[in-house]
Amino acid sequence: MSYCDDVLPSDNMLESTNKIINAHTANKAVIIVGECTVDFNGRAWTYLDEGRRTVRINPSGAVVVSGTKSVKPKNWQTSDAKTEIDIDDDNHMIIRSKSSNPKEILEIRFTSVYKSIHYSPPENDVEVEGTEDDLHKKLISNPEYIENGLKILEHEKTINTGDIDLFGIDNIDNEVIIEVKRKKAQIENVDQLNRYMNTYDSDKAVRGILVAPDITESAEEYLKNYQYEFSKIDIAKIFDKK
Amino acid sequence: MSYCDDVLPSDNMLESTNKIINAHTANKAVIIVGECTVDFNGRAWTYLDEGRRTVRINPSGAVVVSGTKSVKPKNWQTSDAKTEIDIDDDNHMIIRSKSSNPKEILEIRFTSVYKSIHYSPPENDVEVEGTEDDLHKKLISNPEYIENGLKILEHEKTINTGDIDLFGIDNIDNEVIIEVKRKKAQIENVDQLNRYMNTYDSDKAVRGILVAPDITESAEEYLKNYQYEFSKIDIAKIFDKK
DNA sequence: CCATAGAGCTAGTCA
DNA sequence: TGACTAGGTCTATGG
Repeated sequence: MSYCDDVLPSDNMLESTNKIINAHTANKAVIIVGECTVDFNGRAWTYLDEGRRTVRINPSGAVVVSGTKSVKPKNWQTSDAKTEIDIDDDNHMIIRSKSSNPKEILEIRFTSVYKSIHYSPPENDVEVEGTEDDLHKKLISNPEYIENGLKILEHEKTINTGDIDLFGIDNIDNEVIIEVKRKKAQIENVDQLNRYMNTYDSDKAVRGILVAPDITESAEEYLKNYQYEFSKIDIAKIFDKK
Repeated sequence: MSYCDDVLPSDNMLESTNKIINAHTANKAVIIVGECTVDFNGRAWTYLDEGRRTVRINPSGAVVVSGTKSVKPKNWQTSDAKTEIDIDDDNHMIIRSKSSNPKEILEIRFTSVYKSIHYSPPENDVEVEGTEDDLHKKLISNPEYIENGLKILEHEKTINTGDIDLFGIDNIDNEVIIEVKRKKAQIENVDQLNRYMNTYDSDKAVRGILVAPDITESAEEYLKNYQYEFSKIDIAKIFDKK
């Protein structure tokens, strides 16, 4: 791993641009710090006036313009974008990243580049644990967390308005539609359950249950209004974290 | 703006750590490239094995661990986090970022630091244009884009299950609940309109209209099922972009 | 602080 | 490719 091709403050714009083009062509991740303007045209339209910013160009094609406050970038282009790097007549380095569907252009114009760092992609990353899908699996193995006597028959049962998280029958043979949330249930989760209840057609009696560690007050009221049920679960207990 | 305090490949871990602590204490944005492991405990649990990564520490407290593929970071901590930087007995630099509510810890352990870049926050950024709120304003000024004779009476009308985007009356004095989307309407947007229609109480006849540039097939079917209406708008025309 | 809703959401999955 | 949904969503706003 060599870092000798990184841009240094002493490099002029032509040298800097060439180093960055070489690194990008060689499928390296490129991080650039310098003075730039940023122009985005697509689903929205934004312009950032000249200022010092960090730009990351990933080998996958993703481009990220970071600010110094939030986690979310100021501007970006996702991995399906095609990125060209060039120098213009004003001696500015232009990074132009285009995507189709939707057709969008991100154009970054560097008036000066202070430094850059280039490196080859590594990464053997472990998966996230504790997702909603993990929770589904736990509940399928242990449906008594939801209700005694409950049997889960299907996971992600597809109906015409979406997929039902868990579908089963209770101990007196009612069908049960279950929507699972790993965090406090919001009113929109009641909407979702209601949609499945409205669309699913059955001869049997069907119960609707929202399963979550907690529920907002208005969501609970709305749920009761529809005569659906809430089943509280203890995430820490289910995942054996304490 | 001086960059002389950035970490260089020749620095040992103690020098590197001190430079980074100094920069962070001086409220600079810090970008670090090196070999590290990453451990997150909070709403989920993740662990990244040793690998070369970029870490950004923002003066606001936000910490971002970037991968080399996607726009979204591998791990992060939002701006309300408290970040401590330290060196441990194994000569590793530890970045420990804690947030409360929810209580979460991100711990990054650098076994080696290749380079870093530090800089003071600048940025005088222009706002995004073309948001849904901009669209609301356009539609309030020009309700004929939705329907001739329509009058908008309220913007973001609060009822007990949420906020109605636009509320008005049509030319035969029906009340109209309008949900606006700037992109293709999905089935969950019908849910949202339906929730408002179910909850809003009136003596008059109430119409529900979903306003968007397009609508998915299943969303349209579901909308018709409820006897709500769809009004197609031309975003490019409304925002005068062509 | 909690609740709601938007976002250029992004990213993944499945038909 | 479109549709749907989760996400450690994040972030802004209003009560």
